[in-house]
Amino acid sequence: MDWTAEAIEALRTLWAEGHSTAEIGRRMGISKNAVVGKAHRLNLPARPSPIRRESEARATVAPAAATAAEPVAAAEPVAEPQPLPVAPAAAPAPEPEPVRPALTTLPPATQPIAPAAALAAPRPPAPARRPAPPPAVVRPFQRRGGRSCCWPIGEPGTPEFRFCTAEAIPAKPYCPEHAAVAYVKARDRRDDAA
DNA sequence: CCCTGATTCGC
DNA sequence: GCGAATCAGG
Repeated sequence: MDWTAEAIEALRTLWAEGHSTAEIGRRMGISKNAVVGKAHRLNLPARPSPIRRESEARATVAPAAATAAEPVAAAEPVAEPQPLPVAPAAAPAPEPEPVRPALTTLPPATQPIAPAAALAAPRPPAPARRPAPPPAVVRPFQRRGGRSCCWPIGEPGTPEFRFCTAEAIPAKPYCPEHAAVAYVKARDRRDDAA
């Protein structure tokens, strides 16, 4: 992975949106290790990890017991998924800001934003048999302003195939993260080009 | 088993 | 700096 400014920006954006490391990796065509490794090096804010290593286990338990208070009671502002898929990021945000609070958070991990999720959708409230299968439309012409990212995802012809639904950068056919992949700086390309 | 994220450490 | 391997939890 060559971490161009665009790639880093894409990583920051996706990270700030709360996507899982694996999801970010999938979107950027890299491994989740690469994502988490880079995120770590960039000092991006750690997100709730399922695991606790020794050091932090002690750090968490000891002081909590010492204070005897209930810090946990009032503190759980974990980012709530918000329904409205607004622009993931303003196009060329020059600010070095690590996190943009104004960003609309998307539903994490379980169902990112892939429309394909609808195909494999769980159907909890299905008491009886379902005669009509869910719409197989992968990406209806939902061009809000006509600027959905047209980055292809998956193998064409397979059920998983779909297009990215993020909003494209103005004047470009791709969203920020895919633009990062699609447009490689000439400078960066020169030594590995064709 | 699948998933998650964090850290380690050879490169 | 990079990221696979590994760890650790759900």
